[in-house]
Amino acid sequence: MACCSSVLGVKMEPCESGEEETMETLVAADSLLNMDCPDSLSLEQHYSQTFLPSLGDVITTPVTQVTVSAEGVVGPFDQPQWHSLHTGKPASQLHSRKRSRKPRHRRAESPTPDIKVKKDKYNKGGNTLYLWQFLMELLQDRQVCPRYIKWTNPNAGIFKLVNSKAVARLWGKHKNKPDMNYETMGRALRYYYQRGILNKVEGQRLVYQFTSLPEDMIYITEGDGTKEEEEENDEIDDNSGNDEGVSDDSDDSTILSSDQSVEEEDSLPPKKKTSAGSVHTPSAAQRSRPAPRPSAQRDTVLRPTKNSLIQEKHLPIVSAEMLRTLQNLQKVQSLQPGGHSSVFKTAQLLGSLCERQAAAEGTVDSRDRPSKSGQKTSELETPKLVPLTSSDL
DNA sequence: GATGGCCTAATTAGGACTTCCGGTGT
DNA sequence: CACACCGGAAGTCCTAATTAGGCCAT
Repeated sequence: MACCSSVLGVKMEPCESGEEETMETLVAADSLLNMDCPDSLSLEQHYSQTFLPSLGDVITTPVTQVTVSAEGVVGPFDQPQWHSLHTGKPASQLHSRKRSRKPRHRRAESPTPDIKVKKDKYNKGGNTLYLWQFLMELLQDRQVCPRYIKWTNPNAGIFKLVNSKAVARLWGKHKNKPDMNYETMGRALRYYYQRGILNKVEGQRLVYQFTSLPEDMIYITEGDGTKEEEEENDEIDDNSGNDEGVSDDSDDSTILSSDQSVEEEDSLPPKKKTSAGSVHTPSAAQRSRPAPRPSAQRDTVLRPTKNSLIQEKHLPIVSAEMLRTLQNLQKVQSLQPGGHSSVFKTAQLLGSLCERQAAAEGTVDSRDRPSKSGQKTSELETPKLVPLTSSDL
């Protein structure tokens, strides 16, 4: 795949939206399921690019850890964009050391789901993408959403593993665990119950619920294939819960066959469900929680409407992962740049990056560009460039 | 030679899974 | 019967935090 075709990554290279590009993308999409073929484009390759945004072309400064752990601002908590009721652990767990070491700072737990971008996460090939992040990425990728994973109630953070095996294999590819299956992945998901990252939606198989969501999540709903994500504010349609109860559990075995191409997968009848099929963010009025799950350990707290560091219009040019990184920056907005230079550097770099690109491409209005039947994600299809100035950060 | 600063490799602790298992429910 | 789902237990892997040691300048 062309290096610029990262699904969720920032597409910065000049990309003529011609047919070559389209074909490449389609081929890439077709290769999604051909995971057993080491020579062909694999999903892992795809997502290596997807989740490790190819910002290296432009951003050479490593994205240093956003978590500000010094003097009070410890860990990703109190982050406005994320709402987590994650409870801290007893202080007794904070240290158990031999010798006479100084008590080490408690290592920040998995961002729950507060994003903590680990140092050089994207630059050293680290595979430190958490499972929940992985799922969120999938949910923002039109190549797999809604085919393999989809929102059933985006407003409540409820999603369904339409093809649990495929998702598990994707995860296994990502983690370099060829034997990964849904059983194993499901165990990891179940651990998320305890940590308050996920809830299980009772009575519905393969349906889970994020207890919190990022501010500017890209929501791809069914039938979203041909629609660009744009004019979000005008498109906040009310399809919340429309998919609730959908049980098209298509555990197709094609994903397991190395010989079968994506053609079969693609030949699956497109699900025509109720949702209008658009990328959208739920309106504030929709952000009510469904009936609480009795066994849920904590309530889902859904995100507020505004105060977003990057608004959805920026999304096409900022990968979801980077987006969350930037969202995290908001937390340290009030901090002095001198004390957190890397954070501000990154922010400013991104800002200048966007500005430069916007200047270079002028007023690119990609919303008129026809999309290719949902094979490409919004980032690819809409390199809509909205200058992200440092003031935004 | 003593001291301090910087850098790097090694060590350690702990988080995030992964694997296995036995069991229940649909 | 297959599959989803559950949770305990033990293990692996990875990474951040910390330490130790070497080098250099003063």
